[in-house]
Amino acid sequence: MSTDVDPSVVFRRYLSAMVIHSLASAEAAGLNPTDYFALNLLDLAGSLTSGELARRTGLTTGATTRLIDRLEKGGHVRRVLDPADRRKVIVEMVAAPDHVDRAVAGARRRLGAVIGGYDREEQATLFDYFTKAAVAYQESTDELLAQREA
Amino acid sequence: MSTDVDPSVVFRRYLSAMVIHSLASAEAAGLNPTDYFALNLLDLAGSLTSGELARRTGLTTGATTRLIDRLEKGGHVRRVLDPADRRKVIVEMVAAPDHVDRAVAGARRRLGAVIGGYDREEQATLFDYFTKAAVAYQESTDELLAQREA
DNA sequence: AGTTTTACCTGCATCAGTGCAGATAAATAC
DNA sequence: GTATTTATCTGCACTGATGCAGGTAAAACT
Repeated sequence: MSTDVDPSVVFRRYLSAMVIHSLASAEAAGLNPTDYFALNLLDLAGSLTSGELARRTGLTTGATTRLIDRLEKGGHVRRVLDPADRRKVIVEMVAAPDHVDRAVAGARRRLGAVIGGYDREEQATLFDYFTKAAVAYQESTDELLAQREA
Repeated sequence: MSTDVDPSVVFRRYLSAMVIHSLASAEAAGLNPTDYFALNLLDLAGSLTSGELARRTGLTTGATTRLIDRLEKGGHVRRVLDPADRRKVIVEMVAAPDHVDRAVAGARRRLGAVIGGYDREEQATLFDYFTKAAVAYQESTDELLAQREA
């Protein structure tokens, strides 16, 4: 079995499998990649204004308006007026619609089982990694964003 | 600081950050999401026939031909004739073009630093997780695929 | 050998997401 | 209080990815 213990290969497979599943589940949930991307931005940030969303997606403000329209129509977000600046539109996530839950249910179940198979100490290591890796990804993304703007 | 130790929140953030970075780096590398998705399928499988690629992406064979055209033109894959069945076209990945490397360089560096910060035993735990999680994602993806076909 | 099926490719039409330019409304500067 | 800037929205046109129908070539079946 598994003669393949090269760490970089293991890691690449893991990444690819994750990416594939992400996009496949997005599609299963009826989301196009842009909308899925935006939803992840919102999930991470909590909420964003229309303009911030435009900046981070790289879309024009016009295209972003339509993006928000689609997400709102699909029940993923809602528009909230900023009380402090009434020109602004704050985009807030709402609870994920059923069809999204269904699309990711299988992965959630299986991953839960995998993680549940580790002892307390190992789980602590994993979650420490998740936390640090998230930061690493965010910094890397910001770097790409800065390059795009330059 | 971090009053937030809820594991599911940590994990969601990690996932979102990863997804965002994936899509952002794909875009930085000049890849549309579909092409990026296909490239990940190929990375995971090693190589696929045109038909298999069509099935897994959910595209028609016609659209898949154009997809392969784009990937070939971008220097990401090459077409190889199957010696056993000359109707078939095997799509093989070639070394990633420079612009892709550049797009993911920041993340690779940062993640390398994160992983390098763990001791040998912790790293073993992480890689064990990567291996098992990859399987979990693949199974979940196959499940979604089966549902789509049903 | 002839027929059917399989695998991929090509021409044409469509459509969804997008950019762009201009409109509106609110905040800020003068 | 008027002018300027900022934030979002709308109308219109475009483009590129996609589906569909038909075409070619090879394999499999009879």
